[in-house]
Formats: sequence, structure tokens, C-alpha cells
Amino acid sequence: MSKQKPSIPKGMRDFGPVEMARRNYIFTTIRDTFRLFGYEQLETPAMENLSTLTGKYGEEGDQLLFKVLNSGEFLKKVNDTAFKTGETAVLPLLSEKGLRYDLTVPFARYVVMHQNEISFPFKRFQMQPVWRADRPQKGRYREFYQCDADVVGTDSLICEAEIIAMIKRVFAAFGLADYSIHLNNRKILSGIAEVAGAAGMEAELCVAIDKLDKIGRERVEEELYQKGFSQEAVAVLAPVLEASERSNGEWLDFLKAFLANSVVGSTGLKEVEEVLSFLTLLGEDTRFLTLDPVLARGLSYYTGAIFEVKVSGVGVGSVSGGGRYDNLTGVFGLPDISGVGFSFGVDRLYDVLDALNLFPEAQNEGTRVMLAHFGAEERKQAMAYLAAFRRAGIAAEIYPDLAKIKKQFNYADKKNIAFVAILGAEELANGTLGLKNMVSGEQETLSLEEAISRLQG
RNA sequence: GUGAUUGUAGCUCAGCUGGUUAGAGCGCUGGUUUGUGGCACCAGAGGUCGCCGGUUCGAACCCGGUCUUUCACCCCA
Repeated sequence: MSKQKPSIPKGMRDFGPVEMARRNYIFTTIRDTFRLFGYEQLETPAMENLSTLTGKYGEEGDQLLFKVLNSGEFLKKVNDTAFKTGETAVLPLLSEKGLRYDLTVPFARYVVMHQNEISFPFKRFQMQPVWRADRPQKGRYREFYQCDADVVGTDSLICEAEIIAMIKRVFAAFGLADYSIHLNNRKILSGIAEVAGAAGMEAELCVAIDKLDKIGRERVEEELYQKGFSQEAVAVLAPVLEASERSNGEWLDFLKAFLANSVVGSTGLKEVEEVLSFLTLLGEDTRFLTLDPVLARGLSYYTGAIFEVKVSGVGVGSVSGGGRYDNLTGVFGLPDISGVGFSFGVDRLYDVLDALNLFPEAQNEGTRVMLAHFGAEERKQAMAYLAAFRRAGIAAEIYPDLAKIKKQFNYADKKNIAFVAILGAEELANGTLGLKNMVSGEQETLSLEEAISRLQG
């Protein structure tokens, strides 16, 4: 065996103890919030049948799926004709499983498979990694975690209001004060397209319009022309694209007039207003909430509300997003189930909290006391103390090797252990132990009971 | 998928127009200190210069390929 340099696949990461402590802080905060709002946890397998995944994320999405090679003689099924036909013919013969691309589609699959056991509305959350084979870059990885919460089986806009409330709760818990929840509605986008006389070109309109804050009005208009929008259409869109920032109220007034002749558009607007009023009933103000009719988001399956959360002042993309999808389970044979959901991007939240220095100081979540010993006899006695500490609920460990006391202290110091309990010949004879506070440097000689109460304090 | 970019010790990085034995800081190991960590001083270990190939008398340095890093585009958490 030749030596090989250890490495991990592109775009994937290890998480060390410090990172894990911080990630768990994020997970715990989000999980507590989901539970507080009545969501139940679900997990689905890392792999799904490829047929479950393909065609759900558009052509681009299919390209980004990680496919898993069939086990056994995976070439057996590939014959000459298939091989000559090319990838599209060969792929299904080679691979029938793939890694999940998001949590929403597996959830939809789950709902359909278990429709008879589920009582609707069904509220679940799911926190698991997903995989995408795109090129990694800032804040984008090939393996990353999503924390999804979805409700299916109701079209009540209370769900939308609650999603906003949950986002606010989570962000408040993190101490984030400068962020905004962008809210839009797919029907408003449809209405805008309709008013512009480009009813069939919603998708193109969305992709272009969504980039407004990123590339500016002129380049959006350029792109619209490129995609075949007429002069008149772009002219009609002008007041929407105007850079001047409107307040939520101003947007509502503007849209009421702008969408007056569009039935869908007006419906969308009504939905937004209803979400806002439910939010008020929940006792939530509209701080952090930005009406953003230009927000489109990529995924094409949204049919109602659309959310996206951006944190200001850090170069990280959106940290959370979601929306309502009216017919997600339709492709799996269960029509007319409306759902709404959203997702926190843990990895991006991590970057945000890190950049803003918002992680709490690592509290004493590690070992509280380490037992150090001067020899084999002392170590034996230390084992008894070790067990006693643990019975008392004190996180304790023993230095496992017979080593110089200096080395043992060094270990405790590196690991930020608060106390070291020392056992030497003297302590052994007296039935005591030396307890040293590693921060203050103070040391006292105590009985086991005294040490326990000191450590519990 | 397109266009750039990065790779030298465990980590962060020097390394001149190609020249003989590739360096620093931090960390690590040992010692000053056989009952005490952090601080200081001393000593030491540690590198196929990402990998493969090419040019050259000679390559960490130049060229090609490949992997990886980072960034923009597309798209997206």
C-alpha cells in the first residue's frame, strides 16, 4: 500500500468540535422554534429513486443531481444500442438512485406514500443534508444542510404569517438585528406579466426581474429585450422597476392600481394583505418585513407566497427562503394538496453569525473536571473518583496514560477544562484530592464530597 | 456548463530574471522544572514544493494536462 494524501470530495467539508458546537447551536435554535409552532420532525433517506428526483427542478436541476451507480454488475444492462444512443439512454441503465437535492420533493413523496396515515393539515420539519453537483463558491457547497418546515393540506394564509413569525423568532434568538424578510406572491408576478401583455412569459420575466437589486434596472431591461419582451411591455414595467424604494404601504397602493385589470394579480395582492393582517393578529409588527414585488426566486413550483430572507452588511446570499406550492404532490398522484414551506440554510447562517461575531461564548459544555495522577496506584483511586463525579452529573474524564503531570495539565489546559483533580501519594494516604481551578490557579485539598459540591456550584 | 484564480512543514505564509543544502512565525516533541498548565529561554523533529508529463545542463519557479481552492456568470441555500 502506497501512502496516499487524505482528501475529501470537492465542495464537501469536515466539521471539527468548535464548528459542531456552533452548528448545534443553530440547529437547536431552529428546532425549538419549529416545535414551538407545532411542527413534527421527519427524516427521509439520503438517496431517493432517481425517478422521484428528475424533472422536479428543471433541466438545470437534473444536471446537478448526484447519481448513484447501481451496485453489482452495473454495466450488464448497457447494450450497444443504448451506448450508441448516448448518455440519456445509458444513464437510466447505470443508475436508479440519486442523492436528494432538497427536502421538499422527498417530503412530497412521503406525504403521498403515507397519505392514509397522515391527518391533514400536516406540519413537519426536517433538518438533513442535501447534495448538489454544482460548482462550489462563496456560501455554496456540494453538501449542505437545510432546515425545512412545511405545512400541507391547508391553504390558510395563517401558515404564511406563522412562517414569518418563526423567521423573526429564530433571528431574534440569534441576535440578528439587521435583516429583512422579503415577501412576494407568485400571483402578483403573474399579474405583472399580464398587465405588461406578456402573460405567457412569466418565467422569463421572473428570472430577469429577480436580479433587479443585483444588476440594476438597465441591465434587467436589457435582459427583458433579449428574452423577447416588446418595447411597450418594458415601458409598462417601468414603474415596477423604478429604483426608488417604496414602503410596504406605498407598494400596496401602487399595486392596487397597477394590477386593477388583472384578476390573478389582484388575488395575489389580496393574499399579501391577508398575510399581513394575520401577522397583526399574532401580535407581530412588520419590522423586518419588506414587500418586494420583484422577488421571484428560482424554483418554479411556487404558486402563492414567496419568501426570501437577506441579512444586511454581510456578503452572504439569502439565508432562508420558501413559498407556497399548490400542487407539489400532484406529480406523485395526489392532486389538490396545497402546501407552504420554507427553509433555513444552516451553512449560510453559520457564515453570517460568524461574520457578525454572534456566536455565544462556548460555555462549559465540555469536560468540567479532569483527573490527573502521579502513578498507577493513584490512577486506580482516580478511577473511583471519576465514577463518583459522573454519578453526580459532573462531566469528568481521566487522563488515560501514566504520564508526567505536566503533560496531563497541558492536555487539560488545551481542552479548556475548568478543573483538574490531582491525586498523588499524599492525597492517596489522606483520602483527599487536590482540586485546582485552571482559570484562577487556586488549588485546595478536599474530600470527594467537598469536591463534588464545589464542582456542582 | 463558461471564464478566471489558488496549491510550498500540522497551520498562516516567504522563496528575486530558472542555479547548488527550500525558509520564517505559530503549533508539535524534549529540556530548563522527578507534585502542577498558561509565560520565558534552549534544543529538536517535521517538506515526493498538489499530481502526471514536457522544455532545460539545471524547475518550487517556464509550458501542457489533471485534481483541488477561491471568485464571477448560469443557477441556487
